[in-house]
Amino acid sequence: MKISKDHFLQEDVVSLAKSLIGCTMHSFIDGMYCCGIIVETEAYAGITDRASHAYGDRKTARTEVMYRSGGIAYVYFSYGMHHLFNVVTAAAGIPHAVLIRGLFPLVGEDFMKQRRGGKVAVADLANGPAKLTKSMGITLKNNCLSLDGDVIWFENEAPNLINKLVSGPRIGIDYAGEDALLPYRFVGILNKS
DNA sequence: TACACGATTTACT
DNA sequence: GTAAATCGTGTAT
Repeated sequence: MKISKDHFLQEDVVSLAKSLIGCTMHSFIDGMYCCGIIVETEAYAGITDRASHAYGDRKTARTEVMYRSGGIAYVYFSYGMHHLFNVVTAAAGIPHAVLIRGLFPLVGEDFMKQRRGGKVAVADLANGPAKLTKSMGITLKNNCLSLDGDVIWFENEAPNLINKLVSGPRIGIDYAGEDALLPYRFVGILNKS
């Protein structure tokens, strides 16, 4: 079952980030279909979260997407070479988002390997936010993309591979002060690896 | 119009 | 363990 847009409209972005662990993410880009089980996410809680791009109600050309109604993609370009993929959540006007940090490939490993360029272990194909976008073929072109279409989408009838779910502080946001300590990061431990 | 920097990864030392 | 790669965006001229 494809996850509908309604699911992304809830305001509790933290529990939403948690609920995505164990779901599957799918992409059909450039004729290549790939799919993997989501094992790592982070919540970004809008204008009150110093780690969020929308902190302090900073509405700019880039963050405008985050203010839209949930269920669309927010793709962000960072470090001059990486793309990061987020799901915009909550109702219009509330700039919450969930960063998809990692997934375990289930279908299309060969395509993903091809995009990553050469010899990469399956488990390492998408175990990081920038690796994920690269292996799935996601770029800035997919910014604002609706996630209930046939390019990028999520499903909740995923194989039951998650053994354990743990939470902790987010990664790479030391500049966020106190907010850097919030347990907004969720990691699913796979049964087998 | 300039300039500094980042939700990171990879390749070296 | 440390550093280089590399450019769109935000904030300051």
